[in-house]
Amino acid sequence: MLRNRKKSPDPLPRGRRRSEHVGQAVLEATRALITEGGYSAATIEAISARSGVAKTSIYRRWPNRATVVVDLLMRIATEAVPIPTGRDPQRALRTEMKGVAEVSDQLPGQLLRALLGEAQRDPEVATALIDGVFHPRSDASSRAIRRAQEEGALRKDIPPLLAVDLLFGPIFYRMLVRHQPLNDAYVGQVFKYVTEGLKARK
Amino acid sequence: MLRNRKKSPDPLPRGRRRSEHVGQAVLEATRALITEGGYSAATIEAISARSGVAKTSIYRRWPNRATVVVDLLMRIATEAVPIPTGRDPQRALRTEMKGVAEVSDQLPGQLLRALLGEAQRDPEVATALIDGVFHPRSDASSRAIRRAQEEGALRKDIPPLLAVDLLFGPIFYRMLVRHQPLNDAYVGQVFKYVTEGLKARK
Amino acid sequence: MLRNRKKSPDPLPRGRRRSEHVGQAVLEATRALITEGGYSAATIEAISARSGVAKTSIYRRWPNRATVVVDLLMRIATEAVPIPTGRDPQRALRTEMKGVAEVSDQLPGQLLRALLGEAQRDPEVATALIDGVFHPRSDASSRAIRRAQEEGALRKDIPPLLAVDLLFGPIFYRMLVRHQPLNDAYVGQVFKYVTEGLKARK
Amino acid sequence: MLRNRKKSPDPLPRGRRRSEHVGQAVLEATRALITEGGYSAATIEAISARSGVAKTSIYRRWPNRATVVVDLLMRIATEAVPIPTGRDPQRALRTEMKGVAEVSDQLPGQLLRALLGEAQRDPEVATALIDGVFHPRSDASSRAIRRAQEEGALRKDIPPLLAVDLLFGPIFYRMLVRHQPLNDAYVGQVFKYVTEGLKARK
DNA sequence: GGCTAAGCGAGACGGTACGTCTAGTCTTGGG
DNA sequence: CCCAAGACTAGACGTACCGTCTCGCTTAGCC
Repeated sequence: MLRNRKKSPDPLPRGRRRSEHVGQAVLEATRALITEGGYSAATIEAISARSGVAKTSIYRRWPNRATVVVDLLMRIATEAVPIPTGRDPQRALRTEMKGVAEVSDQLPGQLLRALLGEAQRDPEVATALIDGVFHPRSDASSRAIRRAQEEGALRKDIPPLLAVDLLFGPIFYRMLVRHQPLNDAYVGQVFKYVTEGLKARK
Repeated sequence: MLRNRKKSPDPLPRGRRRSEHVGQAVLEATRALITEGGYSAATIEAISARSGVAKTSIYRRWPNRATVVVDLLMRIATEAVPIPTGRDPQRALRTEMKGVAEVSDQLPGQLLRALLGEAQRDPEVATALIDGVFHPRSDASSRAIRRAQEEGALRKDIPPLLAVDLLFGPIFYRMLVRHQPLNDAYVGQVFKYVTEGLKARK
Repeated sequence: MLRNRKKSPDPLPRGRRRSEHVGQAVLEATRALITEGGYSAATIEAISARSGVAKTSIYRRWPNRATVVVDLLMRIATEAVPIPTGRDPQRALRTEMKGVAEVSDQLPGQLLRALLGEAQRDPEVATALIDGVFHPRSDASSRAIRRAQEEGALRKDIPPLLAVDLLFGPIFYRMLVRHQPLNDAYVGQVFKYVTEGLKARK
Repeated sequence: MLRNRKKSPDPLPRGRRRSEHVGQAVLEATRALITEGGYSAATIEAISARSGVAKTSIYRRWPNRATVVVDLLMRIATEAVPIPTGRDPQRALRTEMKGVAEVSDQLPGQLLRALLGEAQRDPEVATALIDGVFHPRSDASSRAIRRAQEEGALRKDIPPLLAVDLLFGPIFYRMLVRHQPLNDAYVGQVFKYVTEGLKARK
């Protein structure tokens, strides 16, 4: 029978199983430490002490502290700002933009800023960050824009990914570079002026 | 009488004068180290070794290594991308945008990314970065936009600083977050679509 | 009742039998590792990797790595320097002394030196070493001396074990402390002067 | 003037002077730790914690912990068992032998045993141990024997260094290998029988 | 033939210490 | 007072082994 064919891609797990507890305890400790003392407080040493998990065990799963934080960010990002899935694409875009703005001065924003610095030194962190956090989200936004184009709401001659840059770029710019607060009003303005254009109408 | 009293607000300079050489040697060594090995290679220890300037002397002038790099960035930024001063405000804006894009994968872009991470931990770095690098430039851009509004080229109901965000945000987003290359074509598209707007015309 | 017959002190072996292979593979791997990289190369981890025997299985048989090495030493010692069993006691003593000297810069000597350090920290190692290696040999030597005394070749007022110290002490001193080469000539001199005495004859 | 010529092999010390305190504190902490918990308790980490001296500072002076302990041994050895300097060479030898025996189960003996194991792995430790501790002492003993030979007390056909082996070998053998207590009586017997010889007189 | 031990390979885990690195401060001597 | 040199405290880094612990599987005697 075709259906019977065992593919078994993972050869079969040998040895002791990894304890769920370790992963959870480490991420939770990391979260707490960063909340209290910022990214620089989340040293592997401190995470180990706080979580009760041995340093060795941490290094068995993550190659360095940056990846621990990327891992954490991945989880809390989807949790704090779920990717919108409504039918109305324009609404979905604004929801996503507002979500990003809202968490910009909370833990996710904090992690993001710190990791972007790390990403510059360590390309693996950059890749992890892009693949784990940004890709999924901008993919979704990109699809929303395509739908809006098909519905006739947005012009069709612009590549969706570029449109994503135009909508989200200003928000991240304010957050990462200017270090200025973001609120719904700002997001609303960005949305309005990007869609309407800056040019004066005669 | 006796002491040849100087009125000058700096009380009166005693002892050996500061050598000009020190400042230059430090910044040059920093530049070289970052070019070769990235931001993380520019440790104070390495800068000291390379420049022949004692650590003590470095710390006498800069409080920590981030500020050395900010100092360096300030200098090379204005050098690499002079603030445009033409009469045509729209041309000035595009020139500035292109300039930023051009250096994004060179030393200034590298420094910027690294410093933004540092800025998150250390508010002084953030302030130095904003005041020393971003403020002057976005001020100039802001003035250009105001002039374009007065000339009737851009709509008048948008705050100039917000317009700066819309134009430069996407560029920095691509550079800092996406880590994707920037070129003139991209900049041209951003300018075009931001001024024309994303909405479909009927 | 048959069942009641409790002759055997070892209750009765249940479960899977211990594989001979394990013991051999471990000792052989240990021997190879020490030959290549000295005592410190023979970590349990390395022995396990090299022999293909799981760490668990090693610890099931030996309480720690020192005892593995003592075990190894015991085997190769009797193999490399068989305890002499001739009729002439003085010849037996000299043969034994020469044997010890010969292997002093080979594997047995190497193990011995390393284990003596270990023995100082861990009394169990000390006991194992003494009981497993030294006791059997010095017992034999002691008996040889007693026979020589009975034959009238050696003076009778000296305790045989002390005589063993006098004969073998210098050899081990050279080997363990001085780290100087040993050869037959040296051994011959020791034998000669210890038996004849250092005092000047008038 | 010839006398004025400055050779100055050490060019002249620049920078901050090494603090005497560091060396003392480290050695004292090492001594205390070994006294309390044996050689294995004297980890660099523990020494640092106990002495209040930073690990970095320790590693600046000693390449590893074994050399710290060798250094310590060198000092306490000469302190605990001063090299005898009397006129009577035979008395000097016996004093030295008794001294060695006396400290064999005290700190110096403990250090010695541990370091001999270390010396087998690390040739630098071996060299340090021989040059710093054994050479000076056996040199002195060797000279004493030569004087005894000149005085006609000991036979002249034996190389002094070999005689040293014969006298001290048994003592170290008992201490290092047998791990048996040493006392004056034992030392006396060794001296007596080595000088008189084992052979039966007719 | 099914039950119950024990042996075994694999590998996760909590620990301890290692030796290195960098930061930033302090001390010394000379200009 | 500046400067170069370098000792110093402090603390994280990532690595290497240790000895213990689960796993799933194999191998045997026993009822």
